[in-house]
Amino acid sequence: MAHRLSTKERILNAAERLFAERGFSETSLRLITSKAEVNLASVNYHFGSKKELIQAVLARYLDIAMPAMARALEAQEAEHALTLEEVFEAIVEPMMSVNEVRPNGTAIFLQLLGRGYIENQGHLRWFVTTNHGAVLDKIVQVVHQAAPHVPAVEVFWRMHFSLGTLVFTMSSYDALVDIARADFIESNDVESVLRRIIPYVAAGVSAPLPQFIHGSK
Amino acid sequence: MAHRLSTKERILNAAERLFAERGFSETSLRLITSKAEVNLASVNYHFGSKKELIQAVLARYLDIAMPAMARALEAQEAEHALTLEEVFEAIVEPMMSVNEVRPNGTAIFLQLLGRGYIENQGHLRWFVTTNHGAVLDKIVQVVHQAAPHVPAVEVFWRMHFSLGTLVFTMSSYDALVDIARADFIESNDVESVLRRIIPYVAAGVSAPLPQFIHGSK
DNA sequence: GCTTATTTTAAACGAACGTTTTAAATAATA
DNA sequence: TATTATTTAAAACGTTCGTTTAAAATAAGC
Repeated sequence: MAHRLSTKERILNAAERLFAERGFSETSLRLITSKAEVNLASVNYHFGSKKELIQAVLARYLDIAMPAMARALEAQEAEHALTLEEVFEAIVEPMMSVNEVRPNGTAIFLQLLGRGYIENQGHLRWFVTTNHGAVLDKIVQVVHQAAPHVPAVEVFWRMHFSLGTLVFTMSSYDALVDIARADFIESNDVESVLRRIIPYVAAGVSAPLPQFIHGSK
Repeated sequence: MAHRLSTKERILNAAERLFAERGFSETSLRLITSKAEVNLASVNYHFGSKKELIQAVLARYLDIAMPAMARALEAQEAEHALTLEEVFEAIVEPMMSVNEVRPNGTAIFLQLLGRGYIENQGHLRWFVTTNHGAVLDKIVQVVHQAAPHVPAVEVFWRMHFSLGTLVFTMSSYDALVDIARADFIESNDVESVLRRIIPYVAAGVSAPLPQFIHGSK
């Protein structure tokens, strides 16, 4: 007979889906444990607290996606100088690879990331940057190399603009494809949306500087 | 002696600040009423429910900003054909004007908008689109005119990308200026950030199309 | 197989939440 | 000023939440 997943895994699987859909504080442990078909107290037994469960859910994705990104960037970097599009392609590819290890993984991962950044000020931000700050710095550095005419200050801002595009789009992904479907728009799967974002953010990052930047030092 | 604001206004003023900072569901009525120095029950007396208070807070901004945007777009449109930058300038200007009627109004407004879009799926989205859908359509239409080489489908997506950039940036505005200040970045006021966004989204909206678009009809 | 460690279960805890109720205070009206 | 309507006030309501407890069930080790 088929092996039933461990309680820990059942909780993580149910939690990540609900967290991505409804947000962290809108998702109760009772809802998670009922969907996972495990006892309520098992969350605190296996993870300690809800906050630690949230971090465990996110860590499961970060530990896959971030090293994959680092490898992809280094592989590209070794061969030749990168264009901005290539840099963002190298970022999207490992994100899509998460889709293979877990059904709908890419969308869930990005939605979780967005929720974490907007909802719970600080605590998750700290968790991400302290555990994967090196990769994040690497990304900024490679982007800066691919767009050398853009000052570092402006790269900083524009990378956050791009992150906003990414996580907001994925956070409202379900609503967007509903509207898009009503307007007979095709190819609305996650990968297509991500590939739509690439030229947008690439053009944005390398855009001409606003005038008021020239005036200041 | 100075006139004390009405209970209704005191609630709205306290609520909008806390909602923008902490999100809707993370802000209790008890916290709002204690900051506003009014009785807890007065929220339900004056607004009916927390949900209706949220809508009232948002409506106070939407009723100012959205008509102002419509007027600004029409005024520009009457004179000459618009470039994308001019379109976005015409959108930013009325947003900044909110800053004069209420201290820090622009940041609060955009943060509320972002919270509303991401946090509470649907219910606020419906509130915005049914009350100000005409202006939103107008914006998309004018943007499409200013970037006629971009298919309507792509304009749809890219306007949502731009909205994501806008609201995500303002939602994490406080955290961003903290990081930016640590890196000796100047001119981090709300208007400067908005003016940084304009060339970014303008370039993004008019970016060359991704290859896979050409293959489909 | 017996003992120990680990995991699951049911029940309850205390705190915080939005909301309602009822009475007191204030304002408006005549 | 007397009466009515409006607003404020304090207290409690019923729910839901994350968490804890203590016993039952299962697994592991010898």
